[in-house]
Formats: sequence, C-alpha cells, structure tokens
Amino acid sequence: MLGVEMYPSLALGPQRLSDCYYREHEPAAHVPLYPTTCEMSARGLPPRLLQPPPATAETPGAPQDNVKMELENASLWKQFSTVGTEMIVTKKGRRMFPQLRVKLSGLNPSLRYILLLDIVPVDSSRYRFQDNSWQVVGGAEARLPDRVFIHPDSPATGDHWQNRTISFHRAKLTNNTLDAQGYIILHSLHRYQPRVHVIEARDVLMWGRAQHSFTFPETQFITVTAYQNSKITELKINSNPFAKGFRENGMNCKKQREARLKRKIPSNQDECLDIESCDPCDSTELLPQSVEIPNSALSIINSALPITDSGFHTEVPSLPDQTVSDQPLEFLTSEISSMESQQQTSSENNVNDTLMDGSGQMMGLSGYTSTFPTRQLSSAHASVPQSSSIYSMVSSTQNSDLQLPQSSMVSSQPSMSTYSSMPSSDFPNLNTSTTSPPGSSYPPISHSSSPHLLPSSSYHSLLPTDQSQDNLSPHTPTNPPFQSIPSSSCQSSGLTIDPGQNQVDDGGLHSSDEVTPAVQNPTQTAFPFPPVQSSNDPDPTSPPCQSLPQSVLPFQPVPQCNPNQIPTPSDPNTTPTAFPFPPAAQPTPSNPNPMGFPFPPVQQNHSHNLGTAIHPTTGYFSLPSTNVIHQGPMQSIPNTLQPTTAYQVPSFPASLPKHTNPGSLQNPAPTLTSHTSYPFSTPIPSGPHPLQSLTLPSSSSFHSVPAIPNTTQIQSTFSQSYPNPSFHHMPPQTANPCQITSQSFPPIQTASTSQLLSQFNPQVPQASTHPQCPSSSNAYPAVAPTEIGTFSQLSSTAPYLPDMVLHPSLLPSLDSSLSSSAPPPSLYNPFPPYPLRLCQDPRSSLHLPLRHIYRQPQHAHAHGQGSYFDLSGRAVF
DNA sequence: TCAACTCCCACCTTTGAACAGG
DNA sequence: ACCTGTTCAAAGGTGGGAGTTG
Repeated sequence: MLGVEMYPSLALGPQRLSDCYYREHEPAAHVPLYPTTCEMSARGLPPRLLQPPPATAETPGAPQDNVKMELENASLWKQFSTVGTEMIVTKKGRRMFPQLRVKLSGLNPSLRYILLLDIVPVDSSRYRFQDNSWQVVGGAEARLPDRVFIHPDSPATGDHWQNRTISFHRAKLTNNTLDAQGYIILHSLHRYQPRVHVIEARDVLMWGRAQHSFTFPETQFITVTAYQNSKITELKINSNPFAKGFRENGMNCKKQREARLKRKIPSNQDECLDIESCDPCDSTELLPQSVEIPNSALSIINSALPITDSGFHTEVPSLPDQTVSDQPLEFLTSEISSMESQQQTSSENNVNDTLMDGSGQMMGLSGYTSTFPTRQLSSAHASVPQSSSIYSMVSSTQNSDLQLPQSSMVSSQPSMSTYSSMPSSDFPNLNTSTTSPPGSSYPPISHSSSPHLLPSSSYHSLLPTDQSQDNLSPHTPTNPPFQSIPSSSCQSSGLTIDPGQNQVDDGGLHSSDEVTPAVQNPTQTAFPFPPVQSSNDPDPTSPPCQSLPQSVLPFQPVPQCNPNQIPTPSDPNTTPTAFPFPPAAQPTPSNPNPMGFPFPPVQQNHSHNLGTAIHPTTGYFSLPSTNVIHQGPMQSIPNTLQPTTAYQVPSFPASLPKHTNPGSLQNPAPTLTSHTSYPFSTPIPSGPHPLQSLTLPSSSSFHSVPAIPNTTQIQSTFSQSYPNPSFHHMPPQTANPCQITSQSFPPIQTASTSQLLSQFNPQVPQASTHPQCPSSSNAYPAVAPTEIGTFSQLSSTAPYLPDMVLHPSLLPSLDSSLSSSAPPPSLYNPFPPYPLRLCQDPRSSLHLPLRHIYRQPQHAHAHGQGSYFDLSGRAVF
C-alpha cells in the first residue's frame, strides 16, 4: 500500500528529475522517488507538461504510443453490462465483481510503470431501478473525493505487467464518505466508469509522455447498496465463487435457507455443488470468470437479454466517452515514485504471478476527479465477441486529438490538436461507430455502419504528449461528447461484435449466442445507455468512430461480427429500445425501451464539458480526462467490428483543451472539432467553482500537468468558495452536468488555467482570468444549456467536480517555487507531510490539503492489498 | 408507506501459519 | 538448514433477510 508512512516520498517527495529514473536498487524508504503532484506543479512542471520534451534517449523505445490494454474478462463484463451492472457499495467496502482484469502490451519491458484504477462518475444523475430498468431520478450527489487504487505491483517493469493478467480485484468500493480505509468512495445509485491508468514511473515528472488511460465501456456500473435487478444477482451468484453458497446447489441458496429456517435443519453440506469452481478474484487468468458462469447463469443472461439489451449494451452508448479519463493523474506522480522505489524489486520479482492483483494501493485523488464520466463507448463489449477488449492507447497529447480519424494521431501524436479537436460529441460517435442521432450526444448506434465496431471495447489511451499536455486538462472531466458517442458506438460495436465476444475472453460465458441474445437481437442491442440527448452533436449520424483511422485500432474488425446484427443507433428500432437508461437530465419519454437499456440515457448536459473540462482537482492531476476520450470507441467505429475491448482513454480531456484554449488546439480533428459544440467556448456567466477553475486550467491544457493554482488563488478560493455552502452541495441545478461542465470548462481553460500556468510557469502567458469564472465567488457558474445539451448525457459532471486539494503546507512552497520559477530541485523540497485524512468528510476536505494518502490497514496486515491514495480535495460538496 | 440503507447471518474462498516429510 | 507439500484456522468475501432510517 502506498501511504505516507510507507512511502514518505509520497508526501514529501522532493524528487529530482534524475530520480525519476529507475531506482530499483535504491532503498525506497527515504528516497522520495516521486514528487507529489503539488511539488511537480510547484516546480514549474507546467512547462514540461505543456511541452514535454520529446522522448529522448532517456526513454528509448518507449512504447508509449503502442500501449494497449485488453480487458481479459470482457465477456463477463459484457454479460453484466447487458443486464445493467450493479456494484454493491457498503460502509466497510465491497470488492468489485466482476473484477477488472486486464492485460497490457506495448510497454517498454525495461521501464517501470504504475497502474492505477480510478472510478469516475459517468454522469451527474442519480438512478433508480424502476420498471425493471434504470432510470434517472435526479441529479447526482456531490462528488466524493476521488481516490485511486494503485495496483500493488506498482511500480513494476513493463515486462512484469505484460507477462501476466493484471487484476484489480482488491479494490474496494464504499459509500462511506468518511472512509478511512482509502477505499474508493462512490455514491449509491450513481453510474460510474472505472478507468485504468498506466503511468511510466520514471516519467512521473514528465507526465505527458507516459500516461495512458483506458476505459472499458462494458465496465460501467451503477452502485447500489442492495441489488436491484434480480438478473444481476443471479449473474453474480453464478459467476462469483464467493457466492457459491447462494447458488442453487449451494448450501445457502434460497431453498436451503428457507428449509433451514423452517426446519431449523443445518445446511446439508453433503450436497455437492455443481457449480464450477471459479477463481473468483484473481484467477481470472486461469479461470475466466465467464467460463465459470454456470449454464444457469447463461440462461439467466439469455433470458435477461431482452433486458440485457436494454441492459448494458449501454456500455457503449452510455459510456461512450470515457469521460473518465480526463482526470489528471498528476497526483500520482509522487506516489508512484515512492512506489517504484519500494516495490520495484518485489514487483519485478513476481514473475510467477500471472495475475496481478489490484490489491495495490488505493489512492484517493482528490484532485483528480475524473471528471465526469464520459459515456462509454464500449458498448462494443457487449457486441464484441471477444471477451477481452483492447483499447489502444492514445498519447495524452493525442487524446486531445480525439479526432481519431487520423491514424497518426492515435499513435502518438504530440500534437495538441487532439484536445481541441475532440469534441465530446465526436467521441461518442467514434465510439459508437454508429451514427448518433443528431442532437443526442449519444448517437444512435448504427451498427450497420458500425462494422467498425470494436469487438471489445478497446480504447486507445492517449499519450500525454507535450502538446497534449497543453491541451489536456488534468481534471478533464469526461467529455460529454464522448460519452454519447462512445456509448453509441460501443453499443453498436458491441452488438455487432458480440458474436465474437464470447470467443475472446472468457469462454465460459461467452457463448456468444446464448449469452448475448441481445446482441444478436438488434433491438436488444439495446444500448445500456440511452443515446445522448445532447442535441448539439452536429452529426449525430457521423460516427465519431468512423473518423478514427482504422489503423489506430488495435484490433482489426472482427469478421465475425455481423454488422447487421448489431443494432445501430441509427436504427430506429434498436436505438430507442437500445438504451436502457433514460436520459438523466431529461428523461426521455422518447426512449422507447427503457428496459432495453440497462442504463438510462445520460443527460446530455453532462456534458462532457464538465467532466472533461474541469476538474478542480484535476489541475493537479494529470489523469487523462475522460474526454480524452475513448479512443477505443473511435477505433472501434472505424473498424467494423473489432474484438478488442481495450479502450484507451486519452489522458486528457480533449474537450477542455479545445475549449479552453482554442489556440492550443493545434490539431483538432476535423470531425471532432466540428462536432461538438462545446460549451466551453461559450462564456460562462458564472465561473465554476474556484477550485474547479483552478484545476481545470491545467487539466484542459495539460495532460498531467499539475496545473496548480497559485497558492494565493487556491487559498482564496478555498476559503471563499468552500465555506460557501453552495459549493458543498451543488444545487440540483448546478448539479446539472451540463451547466457545470460548460461553466467549469471555460473558466478553467481560460482563466484559471492560464493563471495557474502563468503562476507556475512564468513563461506561460497568463490568461486573464476568465470573467466567467470567478474563482471564489462563483461556485457554479450558470451553464449554457444549449451547449450542455450537446454533450452526452454522461458527461455531466457538474456535481462531481473534482476537488482540488492544496495542502496548506504545500502552498507556500508552490508559491515560492512559482514565483521564483525555481528549478525542480527546489520545488521538490520536501514539504511537511500532510495529515492523512482518513475519515474526513469530503466536505470538510474542501479545506484540506491537497493530498491525502490513505493507508489501508487491513490490507497492510492482511493480504497486502494495495493502499488507496486519496487526494481529496474537492472543490465542491 | 416506501425506498434506501445498515447490520447480521450463513456459507464460501482465500490466505497464511504450522507442521511433517524429504 | 532448506525446500516442498499438506493441514488447519482465521480472515475476508458473498447475497439475503430483517430492521432502521428518512
């Protein structure tokens, strides 16, 4: 686990650039390998972030551009997604099931990488299970502190990561906002998108290059305290080894339990469980979960399919965008560094373990709020035949280039263009491959068109390139556009792909036919998530995915996929039914089949804007914004059906950069750019929350740039804004993702970012503060509705603005560093360790220092589960 | 009244220590 | 002394049900 205690460097971390390199032999203990986010920002990293030096000898052979991630148990995820994945959240923390198991490729075997898992809201809506489907019932609650789960093996060499299945099964979810365990805190009845980030440890300081973020649309889920959909329960019982007792043959099944209660007869252990032994947690590799699923489960699935269709295909539609990725990971840097030092040896040694646990550490990224979830693209997974979905990564810089269309971009273009170019909407398109209905962020999936659909949702991660960094906002919330697009695309892709899907990963469940009736059935294809409502999307029809060059796609289209089978958004029949979720913001009566989609359509407004655009905290964290977008979808789109699931999320929110800095966007993809109507551009009456604004700037423009607002600003903002109750809880209105996003974005990019940058980097021209974004006063600027609408519903992130946390102690250093533009070394001067914020209420956290590193006692003693890193500083609660 | 949440239960898997044998 | 394999207890993970809360 990472923790200040264990990894002093995390907290203190004065790190020198030289330190960034491997230090396998170096004692982790005292060596602050990684500078904290703050530190980085303080150092004036911004410049670097903005323009990371071209890969040099230092990073020879860095495969960054080629980094790909496959979701190993994609078929299982798809099965769940078709029904509408639900994840239990408890006070004590609950593991995820299915677990996230991925395989990485394209890493430099000799370089060290850190893997992170974070979960970001897909939209700003609250859901309720009604009429056998998930429907939006209101605005999302204030976003909780972002926490990141660091894979316990981190840092480890590329060879290490690539030679085994990486499992994050140890990551736990909790709804306890005061959680001191460092678990990932989520709100119940909200929809979330997990994201996996791959960060080159040595490049911690140079974020741009090494960061890769991946999202798998099929892994979207709704958090619950008790299962709402019986089909999900059945699937879980049948596929989760820990729930064997509840299987029909199990001793704890209903029948048995009832019998015992009535008869008071002890359960008969003699009964043999027919259930196949599944390796629950980690075993994914050995025993694909899907495989494990008993026939009964399959039957269930099939039966559900109708529903399922409704269910998760949504993946694609709903998540299209990977809004998720937007959040900056910068915060990680420090931690990572520390981790590397300590763990390198251990991790490296673990060759034997094919599976890598995600047990690792959970880090709370306060700053890193992922912005709002982008919609997933990945619907593909459902459709995708293969379980594993591969997403190609896009360089963060590239991400900005959501413009996928250009293959070149994908690989690793440094060009910033990406960012600007990528309208959230675009993404969605990409994802969906299918065209999205006009206006709806969530383009209907036209699978027919979608032959391109990627089988599994694969997303290209964006490599944070120099340029990208500039563009990217660390916080970048997911781009709404993406969401919509991806989802649709995903769905479509997924649908189309499905045939193959089974083939891929888990054989078990895969049975393509059985498992994915929905898939086959166009109607079923139903996307779990309703098409984006955002009308803005200029080209509903144009699938973003298409724009993406196929070359980009990691996987070639699966021949198996039958485009026809896949319902496309365009398909009137399929589309409506397809989306399980009604639009959050605006319930869509139009949605013919709520049932069909497990998830209600995302609110359009959500806007990606918010998500992608701003993360107050993100400023610090360079995590790829969701906006970054799921390249995967894009890829998938172009390709008719690609098996790959992997979705790399662009590290940075493409949208933000664009919006914020039009100029910055050098290479906006034509398609993308044209697309989206980005709210960002529009001035926002009221600035986003100060915090947000602060973070945003960085995020939008930079990947991982730690856009750190100068201390004064921060302080002022915090003091002012936070105290303000308004921030604590966003009014429903504010909650509206659209509003939030739109507002937040503009301010971020323009004013806040510029300011921040300027502060950090004298060289950077300061942008006049955005009038719209008053730092302190405006908690939430009004959002331009129209713009918002353009974005996918999912994007709505407003409520979830990431917190920026500036540790008080840090502030001074930052200021000094900034003002003086002191060289990195000075910047790295250790700052006083921050108090760990274990149980702090998120709200209270507002005032808290940047980083809170949590340690997981349990894990530490018990299974060594990872620690959770929490940067809680959220601007809004 | 109802939805959502919390707590507890029984069952199960996983993990690691303890032990024995080579 | 070291390694390997087996056994066992403890810890932890499940969903379900009952009760609580708002």
